[in-house]
Amino acid sequence: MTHPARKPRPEEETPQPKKLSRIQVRNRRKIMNAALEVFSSHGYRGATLDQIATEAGLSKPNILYYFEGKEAIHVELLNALMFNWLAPLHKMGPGGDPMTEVLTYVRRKMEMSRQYPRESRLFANEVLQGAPRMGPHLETGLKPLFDEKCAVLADWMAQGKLAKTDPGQLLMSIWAVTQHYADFDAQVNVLIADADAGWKAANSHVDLMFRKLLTP
Amino acid sequence: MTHPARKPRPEEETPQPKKLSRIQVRNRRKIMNAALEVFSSHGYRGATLDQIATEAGLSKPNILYYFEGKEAIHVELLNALMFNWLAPLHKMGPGGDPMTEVLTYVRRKMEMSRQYPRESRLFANEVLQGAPRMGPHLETGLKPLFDEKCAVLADWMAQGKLAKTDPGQLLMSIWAVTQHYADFDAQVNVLIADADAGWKAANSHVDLMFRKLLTP
DNA sequence: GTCTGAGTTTACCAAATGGTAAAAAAGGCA
DNA sequence: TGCCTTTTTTACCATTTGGTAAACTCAGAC
Repeated sequence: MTHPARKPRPEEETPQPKKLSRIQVRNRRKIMNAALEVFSSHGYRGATLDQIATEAGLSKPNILYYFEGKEAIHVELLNALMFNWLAPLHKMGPGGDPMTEVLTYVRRKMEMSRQYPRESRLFANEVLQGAPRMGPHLETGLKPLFDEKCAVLADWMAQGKLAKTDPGQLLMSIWAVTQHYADFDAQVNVLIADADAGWKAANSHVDLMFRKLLTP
Repeated sequence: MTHPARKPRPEEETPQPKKLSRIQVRNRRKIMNAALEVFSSHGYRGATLDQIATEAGLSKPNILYYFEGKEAIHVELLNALMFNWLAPLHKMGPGGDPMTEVLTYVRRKMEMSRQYPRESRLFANEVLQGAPRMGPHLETGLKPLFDEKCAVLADWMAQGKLAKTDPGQLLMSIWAVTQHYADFDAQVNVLIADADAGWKAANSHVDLMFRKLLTP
């Protein structure tokens, strides 16, 4: 069989039974993990299958037994991480105090930047270069969520619960500031001597910044 | 002669007479321009000498007549652009109203993002991947300037001219927000329908954000 | 046990890519 | 014009890299 990897993949349009063997689950996870490491630190073109294979502890042809090719790995990685990456934004919504909701979102984004900097850099790399393998995701995944949350924010502002400002710009500035700490880590580390103290300062700073901006 | 490019380059430690012929000036400029275009949109490893050569309207060996290699082009590009990129920060200093000084800096950074998005993405690409070819520049170029301006900001805050906040965090958040519009252009364009209106909104938003943050 | 298919490895290949040698062409100047 | 230097092109090369073929190994069902 030339490409047996076709068969065991259930999550396509045809609802094939999900017969992922233990070995497949384990190795696919290993590959995803290695790919995240390599793609996030070198970008798509800078990453090589050999690097991913070494990082995963597998051979290159073995990698290609599980995935159709380099691009397929990258795309699947983006797909798999997109949901988790947007989870904090999903959680922000009516049902709580507006200011608390927004500041909680900001804090969660900061935690994501600290705990999952590779994910942040993966997306940053991709978007920086024009999002060539993520175009559809931006349109169908991010855009609707963005619009929905803009509406929520606009509503809060109309009710006088938050100071009036452009909701879209607000969201983008939250992303910019919070993800900066992960994406520009190399620069931050040069400028801020004590990483731990710097992180605490960063948290206070972004909290203060958005609190002041949104206090009516 | 194997590498005649050694001779006509004056800006090394030895202060050789700068005998750059018209042709050299013109072609080196063409190459720098092309390299900026290609490196900024594909990253270092994603860029190829062939792409740069095509973009510059020269042949690949001809490129290598003027520069020692791919890496030399990249490094020289970073060197050449660093100064201009930091110019707005140099201008921010005592001698004006503190709030105006900071907000002017913010506005200038926004203008840079709009007018020179390639420069922004070039640096972003480099830093994202750990600044492997820019380490010294961060230490010797950026760090001192950063510390100097932090001191200026701290002084203004101590005088009560600006609200107290961490000066370093302030500077980094200014960079994050302003450069975001250039670096994440592909994403911004998906989320914001009208680019022109979006740009105006962005300018108002960042002005308001930092004004509120810094108002004592 | 043994037989079948899933999983892995060895040995490759073709294209892309950074770089070089050397000849040819183009300037520039007496 | 003739002569020397600078610039450009043509024809290569070695390495890297994504990917494949086919042999081989191993796990589990019977």
